[in-house]
Amino acid sequence: MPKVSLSQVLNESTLFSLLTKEQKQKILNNSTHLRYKKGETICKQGAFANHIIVITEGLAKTYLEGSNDKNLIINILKPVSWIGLSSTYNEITYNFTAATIIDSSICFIEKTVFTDILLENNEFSNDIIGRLCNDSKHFFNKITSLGNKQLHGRFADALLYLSKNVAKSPSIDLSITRKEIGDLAGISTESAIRLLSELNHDGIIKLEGKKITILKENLLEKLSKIG
Amino acid sequence: MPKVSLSQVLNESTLFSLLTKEQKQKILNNSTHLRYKKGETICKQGAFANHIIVITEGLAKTYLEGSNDKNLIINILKPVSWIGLSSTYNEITYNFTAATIIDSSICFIEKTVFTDILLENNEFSNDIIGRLCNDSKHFFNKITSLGNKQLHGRFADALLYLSKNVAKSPSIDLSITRKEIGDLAGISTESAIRLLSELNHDGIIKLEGKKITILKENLLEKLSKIG
DNA sequence: CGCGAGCTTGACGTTGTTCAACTAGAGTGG
DNA sequence: CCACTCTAGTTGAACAACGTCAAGCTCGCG
Repeated sequence: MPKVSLSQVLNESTLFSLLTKEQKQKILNNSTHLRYKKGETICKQGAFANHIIVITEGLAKTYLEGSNDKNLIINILKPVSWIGLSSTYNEITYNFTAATIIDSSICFIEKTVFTDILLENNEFSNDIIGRLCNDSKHFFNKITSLGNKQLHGRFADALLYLSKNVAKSPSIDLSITRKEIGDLAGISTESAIRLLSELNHDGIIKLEGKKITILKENLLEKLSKIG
Repeated sequence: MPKVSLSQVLNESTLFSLLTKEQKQKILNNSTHLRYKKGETICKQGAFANHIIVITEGLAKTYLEGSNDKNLIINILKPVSWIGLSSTYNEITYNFTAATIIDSSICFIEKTVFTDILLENNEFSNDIIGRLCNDSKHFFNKITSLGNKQLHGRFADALLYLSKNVAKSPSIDLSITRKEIGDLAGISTESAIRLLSELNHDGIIKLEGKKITILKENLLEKLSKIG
């Protein structure tokens, strides 16, 4: 059902480039590759974590569930990426929820296979260490944003993240809802909306439906710094 | 100057138990081991990160610097622990500040030596992966606390962290200031003080100078869950 | 053409920070 | 040994920042 075959992903993505042919084959034999519709839950915070997850097509988010529908989005993930690697490896349960934002394809690799490969392939282990460290940098940004900044700073952080890390363009066209922008910034949906129209009015961003274009990145950076 | 010798630490701490004799020697030859007074800065957010840091005696904190003296404490670290491992490995600069809370001994290992060992010792690499994943679990808790909870929930999280992860006892006697408790919970010093005396008054904790004893852990857990 | 989900805006209330004043205790120098 | 200073702790009151609530709107889809 997925449009890309898993073996193609294994051979082409940089995630797997350090693996041997045999190791790729082992993954191929011990994983499932499924098509998900927009909005479906990929894995659920608190559920048993028996798989390492990779997104191969589409767009997904990982988030922490709060009470009364107030979630905190940690990552927006484009293919091909590990999903929540840092908290699946030696955890019994997932400590985050992941869901698709648009129709997507997701690969589930049996955890035992993954850990076996880590034990036999040191280059791969070191690559994973590097990725985990990168993740932690992102967590630090997140913690700074939530803990040390208020509305404007947090919101700027969210927009800059979407632009730099996800869209990789000043133009953010990801079919993300206003609620998701709020959840990403750690603010209410209404505040996100207010800030969007405020920045739009001030000519710092341009709104066209769901598409957001950053016009003055340096001003957003400044907002992020001021907090 | 440190009371424990580095070679003793290398041989006795579980941090290094997977290393060969030669690798330990290599570390011994390429590191410094220094005594720090209370309150001194160990490494500074933004400075070049050429060392992997270990605390061998005393007590330290890692934190993210905010504007106007409002810091966010990430970890309180007892010996023997890696300090900020997750963000020193493949970073050019430290993205956190570390400082001592009481007189302490700190070991700085040259980063190149550390990465060399990672390349040649796969068991050690996998141990590090496990530790990084554990760290990320802590980050998730932190993000949930800051993003999804208010005053009482955050404060309960901070106390529970101090009790369970640092003191490893219901009695928290770490010579930590009220400001540091606030910085750990992501709330103002005044709020921390108010909550301490409130919980003290309600018989949930007991205050004796700087010592805090948790009397009703289950109630704190409840506060943490409610948010 | 109608329905519903997502979006938008304004008014209001709560939460928690900030400011200011005061106290206690620990360290310092005369 | 005592006065002095400086830091940490404490308390109350005022204010600002944001979330919440309510109402209406818009757009896409059936």
